[in-house]
Amino acid sequence: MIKVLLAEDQGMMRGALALLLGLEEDIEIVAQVGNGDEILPKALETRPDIALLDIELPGRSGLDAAADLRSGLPECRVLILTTFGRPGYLRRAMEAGACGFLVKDGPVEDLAAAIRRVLAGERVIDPGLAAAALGAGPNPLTQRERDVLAAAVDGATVADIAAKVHLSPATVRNYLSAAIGKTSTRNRMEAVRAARQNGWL
Amino acid sequence: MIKVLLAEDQGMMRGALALLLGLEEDIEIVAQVGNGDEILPKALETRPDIALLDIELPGRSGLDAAADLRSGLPECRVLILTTFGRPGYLRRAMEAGACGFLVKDGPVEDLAAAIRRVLAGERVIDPGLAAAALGAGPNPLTQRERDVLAAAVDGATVADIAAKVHLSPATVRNYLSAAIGKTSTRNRMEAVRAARQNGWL
DNA sequence: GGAGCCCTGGGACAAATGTCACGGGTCACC
DNA sequence: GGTGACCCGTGACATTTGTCCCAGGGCTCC
Repeated sequence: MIKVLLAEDQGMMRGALALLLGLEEDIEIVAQVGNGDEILPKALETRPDIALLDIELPGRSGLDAAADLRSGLPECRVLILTTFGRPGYLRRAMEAGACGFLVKDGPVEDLAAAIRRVLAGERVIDPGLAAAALGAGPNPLTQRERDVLAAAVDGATVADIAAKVHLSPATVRNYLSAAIGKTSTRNRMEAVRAARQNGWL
Repeated sequence: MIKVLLAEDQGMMRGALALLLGLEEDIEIVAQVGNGDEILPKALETRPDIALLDIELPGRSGLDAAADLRSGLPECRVLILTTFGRPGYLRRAMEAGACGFLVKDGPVEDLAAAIRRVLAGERVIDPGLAAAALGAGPNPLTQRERDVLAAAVDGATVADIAAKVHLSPATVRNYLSAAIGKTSTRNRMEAVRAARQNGWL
């Protein structure tokens, strides 16, 4: 019997997947959580064989949680299940020790199959994505550039960003300019868009 | 037997919901589509009693499709099922003739129940959302202001927008300024954010 | 001890952006 | 016929934004 932990924020998706996997005779859902912070505690409590994690969760992200599990419960495999097939997500998932990476676009039948293959020791990766991940180079952005860019979402002004990151406005503009250059875009919004697209956050 | 058409772009979600609803003994999925443009043709072909529509679909949006069904297949009820509980979405769904509005956050059990209640002639609306919809006033934006704002997503420059909407750059800036004023925001990005939040698009 | 990178700031400048006041046009409504 | 919406455009203006210089301090690696 394969014990599964399921982390997914959309209630309907979570419920549907749980019911679905429950129908498989060799799979048992031992825990369901809708928040990233609950993943590690629940896993320690229920000792699943595999954790099925969404990336974009309230609280701790699925990628962070994957790293937590790696150190806190190493025998538990991690399978990332996400809406967005961004190359950088895949890269970061692998670095965090995930054994598989599926996008939610695919057919449901893939899911149970992927779980069994991961448990068998295989690595399961969406094939189209693997190619894209190899195409996109490594993250060219510096730590501070990422911070500033992340603070620039939804139209914050330079002053807003400076306050949020505790930097001088002049410095913020320098970082923004650098990020815009490195992403080869024309303004901050395009830069955040490009950075998110590649999973550079 | 209740005949259901299911429109949802995420393959996994679509498959899971279909399987789930198929387990109910009084429900039958007669069509599944992942694209808004296929909704009306498929509905005319399979004559469902109720259409379960996501809003954000490739091609025609679920709200547009709801209006199509209203005129093309009036006996088919429409139940909107969406990720985003934006007040304006609810308003527009009702104007398009939808009989129900559910958010994907809720438990799966609600879904089959909602389908039956809609078929019984009831209107099913997420209760929290109904209050929010009454709170947010009607759309203050003019047609052109909406166009310009919609073209301003993801960091397009004024020249870009002008080209996309076939207007003079100066005029675009005027509309942008008006939209910013009406949304009481500070720049275009905050304006599009606010407008989308309220479903003013 | 360099060389190189990142972090942090500043100043100066061109370009883009947001605001305002002002034209003229159509159309509906009273 | 007048009033008031919305449409489309211009010109002028202050502010913000993006770019390019510069400089110092920290850090690692050779």
